[in-house]
Amino acid sequence: MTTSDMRHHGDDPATPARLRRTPSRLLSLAAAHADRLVGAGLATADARKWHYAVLAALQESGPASQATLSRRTGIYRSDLVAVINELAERGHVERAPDATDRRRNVITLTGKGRDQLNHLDTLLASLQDDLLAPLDAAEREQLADLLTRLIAHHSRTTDDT
Amino acid sequence: MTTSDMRHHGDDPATPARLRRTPSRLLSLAAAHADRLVGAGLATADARKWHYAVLAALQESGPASQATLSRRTGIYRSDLVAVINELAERGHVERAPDATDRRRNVITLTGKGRDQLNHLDTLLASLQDDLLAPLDAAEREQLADLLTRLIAHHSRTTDDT
DNA sequence: CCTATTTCAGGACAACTGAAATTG
DNA sequence: CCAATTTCAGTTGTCCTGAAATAG
Repeated sequence: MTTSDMRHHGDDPATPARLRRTPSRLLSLAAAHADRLVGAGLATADARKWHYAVLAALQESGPASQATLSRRTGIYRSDLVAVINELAERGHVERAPDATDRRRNVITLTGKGRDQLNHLDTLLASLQDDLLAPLDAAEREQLADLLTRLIAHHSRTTDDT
Repeated sequence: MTTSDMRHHGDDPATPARLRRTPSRLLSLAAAHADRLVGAGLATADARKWHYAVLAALQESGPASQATLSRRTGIYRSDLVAVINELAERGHVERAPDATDRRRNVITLTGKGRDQLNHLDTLLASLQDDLLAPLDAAEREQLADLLTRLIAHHSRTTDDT
């Protein structure tokens, strides 16, 4: 690797002090790091994070329409179509028209999907552990708490209901 | 706004418990929130975050080549071209060939660029304050510290030097 | 001959918008 | 007639690759 190749991670020593301390930038860098780590890990199981979100939603709340899954997982209605396609191809979910409301598809978790979810659960737990390796248990709690409060505050101040 | 419109922020009440507690997901949500907030704020000053990064780098370390700026800010060499174009259009930087190494452009901060940087400094400070509104001073320190350690650990484990 | 710099062309992917078709 | 659902087409921004042109 030559010195002209882009360094994908970490700061150059001469990164401006203003940038190094900016919380929004720290969040972006940490999130990008986490996304790469989790994305690469899930890829070894032929999955993406949205697959996990949909499988978990189906297991916890039962069969649901795509619109409901979109609200529960945060996946955009447009993008959810492709996610369900991928899960259906792999036999992890089934897509069937809803008899009572024919605008809807009912998405159902299959046995194979439940197996995959179990596998992803253990895989994801170990990936989170890798991610949080530099923090002890109390610090992990702290971080989750602080992030949750940032997000919750935001939901409160932008809630349109 | 109708109930079928995508909710851009915050969780649906029925979000799977597994997702709600996943640290990598909390990081993504918090970072996305921060990006939107900062992006919208900077847009009111006709700027993007990369503009700020370049202006800050130039002010802190003086005129530099594009390759150097790329390393210092984390902007990809390809994408930096467009950023410098935009800053040059606005008169915030000047691009001149380097007499001593004619492969290089020397990018220099103009007086107008310095004014813009000062403006962005105060704007960004208030945006960070909005972002961190739910946290007190000690908690803001905590968060910055925890995130910095996550990032630092990652740089250490992926360092290719 | 090899390396560095700038630039362009573009791919992969996520977040997001708008609208059409169908149904309630 | 209005609202909800699924789907498609397409935009934007970010990260990232490859390669050409120029120069050290």
